[in-house]
Parts: sequence; structure tokens; C-alpha cells
Amino acid sequence: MIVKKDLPDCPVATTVGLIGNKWKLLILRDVLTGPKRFGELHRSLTGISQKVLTENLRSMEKDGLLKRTVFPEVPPRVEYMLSELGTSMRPIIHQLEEWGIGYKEIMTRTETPTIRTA
Amino acid sequence: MIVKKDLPDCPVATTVGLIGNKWKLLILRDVLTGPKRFGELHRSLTGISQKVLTENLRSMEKDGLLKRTVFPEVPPRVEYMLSELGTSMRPIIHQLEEWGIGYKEIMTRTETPTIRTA
DNA sequence: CAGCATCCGATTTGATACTG
DNA sequence: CAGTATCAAATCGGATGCTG
Repeated sequence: MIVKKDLPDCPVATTVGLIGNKWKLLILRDVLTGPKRFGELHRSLTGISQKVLTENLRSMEKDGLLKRTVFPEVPPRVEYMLSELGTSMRPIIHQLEEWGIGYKEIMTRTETPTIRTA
Repeated sequence: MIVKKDLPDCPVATTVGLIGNKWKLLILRDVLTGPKRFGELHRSLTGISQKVLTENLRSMEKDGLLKRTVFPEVPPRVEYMLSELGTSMRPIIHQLEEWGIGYKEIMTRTETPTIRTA
């Protein structure tokens, strides 16, 4: 058994392996603005099921991107926040945001203006 | 019927909607270095099936990220290259690459050296 | 070579019920 | 509230065979 974590040769593939999925990218986006509770994330990520959200959070926690804090209260409160490693992904999300802003501009300028048919 | 394309409010979600999947990100990575043939991509993206590769290429073509060129030769040759829009995604892939490089450095420095068990 | 069509099993997902 | 467990449904994915 070899202990050293085997990463892909390609750095892009390495990163994609950790966050190359729709939900993880959107979770990162949310948590970049501060710690979030489970319910907050669930409401923010429209369309995600509780199960899938849990799976993605667990995966990101395992990969060291998120830290999970359980507050011993009633009712229970759980917060997810970025680890240092997760925080270092900010430039990635920032680029996604910048691109999306530019794209929306192009779309609203290029496309035919809103027209109502019938 | 409203004509204007309905994009998510969040720019990050917009971008993620177009490339928020493992294979598309890796396809982008490959095509950033110049036009690629179908077979080249198929070999480069280890693990992808022909079917899934085709689906992703079609989707990216439809979204205006890729241009598909068929050369009328025998045997046929098809090349995929970035459109202008696709090219504008370079900074995103670049960030993924930068992050992956940094991550690999941390991993190889932090982790226990390669040890053989048993 | 670069596909498309089809079949079919594996994986993922959603809905629901239940718990500390 | 923030999960876990379970099961059916939907989607994905690989393999194969065929075509221009």
C-alpha cells in the first residue's frame, strides 16, 4: 500500500476532482460569504435534495475544504464554513462570477429585446 | 412567450450551468491549447465513453462555446475549437490550474513520505 | 474516423418516514 | 434542526453494432 495521495498529473484534473460538480461550486459560492447553516444552504441551492446536499457537504469536509461545527443547543445548530484550503478557492469562484456577469451583458445586448408573442 | 433568455440571477450559477461538470471543464482545458480532433479528446479524457464525450461536445457547441468543423475527407476528420465565447473562459481554467498546482505542492510537502506497508 | 441507435445494468436521485 | 434509512424511480454510462 502506497500512502502518498495519488493526484492526477494534470493540475486542472486535480482541482476538477475536488469541485468539478455543479453543487460543490454553488456551495463554495454560498460559504464564501460566511458560515452557513444546513437549512440556509438547502434553501439557497434550489433543486437540491437534503440527501444530495448532505453527501456533497460530507465530501467537501472529507477533502478538507469545509469545516463543520455542531453547536450543542436545542434545537441543534450546525454551521459549515470554509477551511483555509477552501478559502484558497476564492479566485476560482470569483472567475466564475466574473464570467457570468460578462455573459449576461452579452446576452442582454445581443439578443432580441423582450417581445411578447400573442 | 418571452424571448429573452432566462439566466439565473446569480452569475456563478449562470457559469456553472454551462460548464459545471467534470468533463466540460476538462474538454475546455484540452481545447485551450488549440483545435482537437474527436479521437484526440477521447484519448486525453481517460475514462470517458464515446457517447458521453459526444453529448458534452454537442452541448458545448449548442451553448456557443465550441465550433465544430467537418473536413470533407476520407477518412472523415472533425475538429473542435474554441469560439470567442469559449476562449473567454481561459481565466477560469487558468485558476483551476493554479489551484491544482498549489494543492499538489501542499500535499507533497505535508504528507508522510511514500511508505510501503507489508 | 467520427459518429448514432439501442439495449441494459449500475449509479444517482427524490420522496418519505423516522430520530437525537 | 439536521440529519439517517430506505426504497422506487430516473438518469447515467458502457458495450455493441451499424453507417457515411
